[in-house]
Amino acid sequence: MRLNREFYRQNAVDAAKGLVGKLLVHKLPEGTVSGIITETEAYMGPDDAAAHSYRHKGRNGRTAVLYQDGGYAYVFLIYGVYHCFNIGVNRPGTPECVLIRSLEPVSGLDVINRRRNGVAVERWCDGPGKLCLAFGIDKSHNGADICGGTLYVEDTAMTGFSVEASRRINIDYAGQHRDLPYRFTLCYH
DNA sequence: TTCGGGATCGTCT
DNA sequence: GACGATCCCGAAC
Repeated sequence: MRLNREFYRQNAVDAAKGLVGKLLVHKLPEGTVSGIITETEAYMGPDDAAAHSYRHKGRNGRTAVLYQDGGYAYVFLIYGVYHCFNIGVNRPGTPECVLIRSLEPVSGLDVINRRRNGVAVERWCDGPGKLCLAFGIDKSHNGADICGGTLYVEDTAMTGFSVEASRRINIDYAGQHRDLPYRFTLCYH
């Protein structure tokens, strides 16, 4: 069952927690790929110094898409090389988002393998840049509706895991917000 | 108009 | 463990 708009109308911390263990699906021309979300990070908007939308920075530029309703993709280029895939959450005017940091591939493994070009299986999607390569996500998906179309998240019947919170990665610039427990990882029992 | 730096990854030592 | 690739946005001049 596909997660609907209402799911994405919650704050980024709750959404980030809730997305762990769910299934990310992308229907590509070559075939459908999917994977269990195993790691996320919450970016809490204007008050969060780690967030791109801190103090409403980029409101009319890069982060404009985050001001829409929840459930739209925010994709940006990092270090001029890789892409990072986020899902905008919360209601219109509240620019929060969830960064998808890693996945465990489930289907479309042949497609992913081709895209990842010889990399070991366990390295296919174990980072935000890597999963974008594996799933064919790039800037053209910025603003894409996650509630319809070809890129979306499905609920799963998965049980037997817990969600662990820890500090976010590579945001040392964020001062006092650097150590907030806004990173969520899946742990099998 | 320029300038600085980044929510990364793969390769090299 | 360290570094280079390489582009876009935002801030400052």
